Amino acid sequence: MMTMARAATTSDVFNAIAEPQRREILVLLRAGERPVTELAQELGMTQPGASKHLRVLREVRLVRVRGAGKQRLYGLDARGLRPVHEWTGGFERFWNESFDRLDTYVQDLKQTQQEE
Amino acid sequence: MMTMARAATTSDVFNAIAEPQRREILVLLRAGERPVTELAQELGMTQPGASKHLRVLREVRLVRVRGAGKQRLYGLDARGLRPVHEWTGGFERFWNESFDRLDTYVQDLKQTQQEE
DNA sequence: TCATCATATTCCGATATCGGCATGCGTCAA
DNA sequence: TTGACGCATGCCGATATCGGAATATGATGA
Repeated sequence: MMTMARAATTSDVFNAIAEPQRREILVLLRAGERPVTELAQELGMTQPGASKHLRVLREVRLVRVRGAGKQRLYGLDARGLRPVHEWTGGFERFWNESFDRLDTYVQDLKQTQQEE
Repeated sequence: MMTMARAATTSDVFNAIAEPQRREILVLLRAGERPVTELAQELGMTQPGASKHLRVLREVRLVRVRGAGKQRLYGLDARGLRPVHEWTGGFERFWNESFDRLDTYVQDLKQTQQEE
């Protein structure tokens, strides 16, 4: 029993921001709190769709909710993004590296780099 | 067959690093190139398991491969992590905020908006 | 209380994902 | 060529995910 096909990926921040629409929500919330319907409207998704993504973001505490009358105002709580920033920062010295010993391969890399 | 239950999440970097074991692989590769079996061994996963994760990382170009005789040496190509670092960095101003006072929150927002 | 607006939840079908296992493919050495 | 090694791929079952539609819950005001 319990064959477990997947690790505990869910409900962690990396997973939450893996979804493009959820990232869009977070970006929008930088400009300030917003009710669900407004978010849905601005991002071109349905209300249930927005609610579901907000639920995920709430569960990993990237957003907080505040009841305001009939509405529920969602606001950013970006503290959870810090670990991600720091984790990727741990690779900072590698992403400009020259890979000198892999001679031919390096040239390709540098060319690709210029295209970006 | 065009029902599309999911956006094009796959094969982007955010998705690739959403998986804990893939992050572990990347961390290990900071220490240098490694063949598949060695990676699998050090991370306590099966060889096919390692190969599959490496495939995902290869597809988003976070790793590169180099044939070395019978072996295939996987190496880090961390450039793809830079966008993630920068995206999260866009929230840097928000993750030290005190959510106790809405006043300060709004002030910071105005400040941020002027800079962008 | 009742109607209404705002939001959350549930159910559904399609697909994606992950791990395990078996097998295929490529490379090297004898 | 053959066999052994290193690795990739294919298949499978279990589960997770996403979007859409319908519905349930909650708050407000008449």
